[in-house]
Amino acid sequence: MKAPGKTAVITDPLENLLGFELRRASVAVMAALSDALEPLGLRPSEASMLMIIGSNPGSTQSDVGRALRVQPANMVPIINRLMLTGSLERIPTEGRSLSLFLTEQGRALFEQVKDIFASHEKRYSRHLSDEARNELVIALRSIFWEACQGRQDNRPA
Amino acid sequence: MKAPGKTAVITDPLENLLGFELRRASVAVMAALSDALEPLGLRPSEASMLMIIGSNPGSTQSDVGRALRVQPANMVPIINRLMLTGSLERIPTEGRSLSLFLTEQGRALFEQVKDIFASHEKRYSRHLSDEARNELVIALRSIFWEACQGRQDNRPA
DNA sequence: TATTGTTATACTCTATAACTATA
DNA sequence: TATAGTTATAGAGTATAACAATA
Repeated sequence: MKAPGKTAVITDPLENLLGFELRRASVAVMAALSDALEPLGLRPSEASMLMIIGSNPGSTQSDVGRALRVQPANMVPIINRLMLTGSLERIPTEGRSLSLFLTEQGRALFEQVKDIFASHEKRYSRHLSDEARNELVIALRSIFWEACQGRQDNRPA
Repeated sequence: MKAPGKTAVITDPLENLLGFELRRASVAVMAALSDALEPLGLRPSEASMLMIIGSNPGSTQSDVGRALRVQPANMVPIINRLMLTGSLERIPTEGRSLSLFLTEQGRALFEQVKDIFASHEKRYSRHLSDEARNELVIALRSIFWEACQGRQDNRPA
């Protein structure tokens, strides 16, 4: 039997690859965010909706979807859940468009979500200078853009 | 009706948040990688396995899982698919451990995957100086570490 | 008993195609 | 016809719990 604790250390050709480090960090951050939102009964996607709608009352479902790059079909169950929990109301406007507004309960959640997002931001910026943080965001955007080139979907707005 | 092309530009409180930019970049990069691997009939997770096993012939399934932070239960279908396509062989060693080796076909795939990974890396580094790229990797690791603090799973090795 | 692998299952996010409703 | 929204469905990744096999 292998000696306990003697787990083989193996060469990792992925370590140091931007794509891998990016994904690993992203998954960990989303998991942590998910934990933080759990007491509110919200998933990250729902919390993001609240952020957008709270900051842009009356925007339509498709506006919000575009902002978050969530496809129309995938907006439906997210919006539905926010409706069911009484955080959101939809008001038909022009065409088939639905304007979205937070209810009073939704606004209360929104305030809590804002705090959680802010504290997460602070947490991940902890080891970064303002300048480093800024460069990081710029680098992430350029990578996003680069990755979208030559693809149909997920294109920058 | 809303004028065509006049999609509302809305305030995006998530823009500039590390977590959001991180996730957005990660999703786009994975989608692009997925496209690039499609001609080989591989998914990103399978390609990553090939990378690890190709670089570490004979490592066990749990070694590989640890390296990629893939849970044991989730290794099974990935390894199975690589076995079915004849890219991989498993040889029992000690205990229940299975040592993994690439077949000749697996090694051929491995070479192609290496090229694809390298060209992606090059692509995403295109707008970054060596120094900026280095700082980016360091920042991503520190974010990963930070996000893992206070969580049971996904912990750094 | 500890480690390794397996099965089954569920949840989240993403994607597509086909449909309805409104102008 | 173009836009907005919906339904249904599929796929990929991740997580857990419970189990079997080996030392």
